[in-house]
Amino acid sequence: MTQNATSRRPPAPPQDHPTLRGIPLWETDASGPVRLLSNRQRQELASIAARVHMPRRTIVYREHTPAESVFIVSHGVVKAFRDLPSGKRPVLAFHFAEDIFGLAENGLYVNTLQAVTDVDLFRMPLAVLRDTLARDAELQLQFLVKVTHELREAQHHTIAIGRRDAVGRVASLLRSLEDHTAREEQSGIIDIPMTRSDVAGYLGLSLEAVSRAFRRLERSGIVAFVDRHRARVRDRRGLDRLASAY
Amino acid sequence: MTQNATSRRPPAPPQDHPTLRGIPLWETDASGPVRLLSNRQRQELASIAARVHMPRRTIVYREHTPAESVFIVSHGVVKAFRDLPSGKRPVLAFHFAEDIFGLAENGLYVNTLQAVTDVDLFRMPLAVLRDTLARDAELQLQFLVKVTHELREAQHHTIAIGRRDAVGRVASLLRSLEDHTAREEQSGIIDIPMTRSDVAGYLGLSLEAVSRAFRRLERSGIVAFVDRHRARVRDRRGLDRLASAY
DNA sequence: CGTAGTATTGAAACGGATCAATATCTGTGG
DNA sequence: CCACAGATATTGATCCGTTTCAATACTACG
Repeated sequence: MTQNATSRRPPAPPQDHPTLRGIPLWETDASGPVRLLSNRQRQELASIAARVHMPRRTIVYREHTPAESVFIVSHGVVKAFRDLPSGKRPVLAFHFAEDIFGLAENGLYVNTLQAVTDVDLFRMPLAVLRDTLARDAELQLQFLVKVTHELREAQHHTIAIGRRDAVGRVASLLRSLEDHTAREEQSGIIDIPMTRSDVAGYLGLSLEAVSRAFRRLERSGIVAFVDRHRARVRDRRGLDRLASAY
Repeated sequence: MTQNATSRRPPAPPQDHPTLRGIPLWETDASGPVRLLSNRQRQELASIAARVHMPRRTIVYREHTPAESVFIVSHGVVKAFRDLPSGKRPVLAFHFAEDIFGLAENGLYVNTLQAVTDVDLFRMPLAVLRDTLARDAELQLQFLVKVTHELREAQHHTIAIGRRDAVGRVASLLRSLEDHTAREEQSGIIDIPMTRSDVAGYLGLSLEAVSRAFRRLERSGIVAFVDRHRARVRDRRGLDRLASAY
């Protein structure tokens, strides 16, 4: 079911060079995320990266297993989660195109990573990447910026789930999904590639609470659902009001 | 009040060189965080860092102001928070000795940083640090490891506040505070340098809920409070059980 | 076209938020 | 050194929204 949300879109020619997206620490003219890598740097990464394709639901790697590679998303969406003793399965992050993941701890992966849609990834051996970065400080600086960007996104996530109301949390997720959708096709339609259950895991809510929150957003005329994986924004102001870190 | 928790401890000679603590991506012999910087690297940082002392409650910088410096904590605790329109003030992180903060976005700070205790900081001008890192890839790699470590801590934080029960969240905070206390003095006593209100902001709870959670921990014999800022662990197994990401 | 995974909807109960009153602590000035 | 004032924390009572449990509907895919 997640399938169609992505596969019905024009095949989005997988780029043959890795890219990274982020917001530099220092001042730039752009206000949002920018392409971090120069062409030369992209080539340098391409020379140590293998392109891999995976169908949705594929486990990229499991937590606590030896970390052999670092990944960059070329196309599609993956989720990072953990399996807790209680059976809970909190989703720590969704990674989209131009995001990086696989930064380990003590040689072991920290989270389990799974493809949410069909994905194209760049896979770089950790040891080789480390050498490359140690040799090219400018390239490494781009990685530093990217990881810092991920840190800020994690903090944004923290704020979102710190909210009390389910509708607000869902609205804030829709807003950030909108940013990712917009980069590919310009429209008032938000692509929701993950399942309700994934959303629940990400927002720290029960599946039912997510379902009800979507329902309330629809009934109050904020959004209209084309299908379970696509929503049309009908009241941008209303959505922004709900989504804004209140 | 927070004051005594730190000031009654032996003056903890402020080191004259910055240090960083974190867990490398690759395999090491240690299982926990390690000292990341070599002596040479510490000297290199020291040469571009100014030592600054601030009494508790001092605002180090405010969100949305121009980011001139990056900081490393030498001694004491600072908190990172945001002021939301609702009046809520979520605490995104506490930074302890050997932690880094001040990584900006587009030349502007993202959070407001405030001293929780009296603190000693190393302050490094962003532009100079950037040049230094661009020149010394090995040093930069340490920063990359450190920021990655902060990212993982943010994820751990996310998991903690994703829990439903107040007692569990508080227990998990006590556990991580214990790690920080232990580094300085070996004892069964946990130093809680921040206020109940800070704890509430960090855990996404109300002040009252935090107070009640502490109370329940005390009544169930898990901990005993010396004063509001120090707790003695009386049932380590019980604490671990509650704190473990359930 | 059926089946398994996914999602919706309803009813009841739990736990934290909120409101309110009181207590305790911290730092200051007499 | 003590007393006071403002900040911080505790405790109680009620309310509200989410969780949980349960039943049913939907959708994707073989």
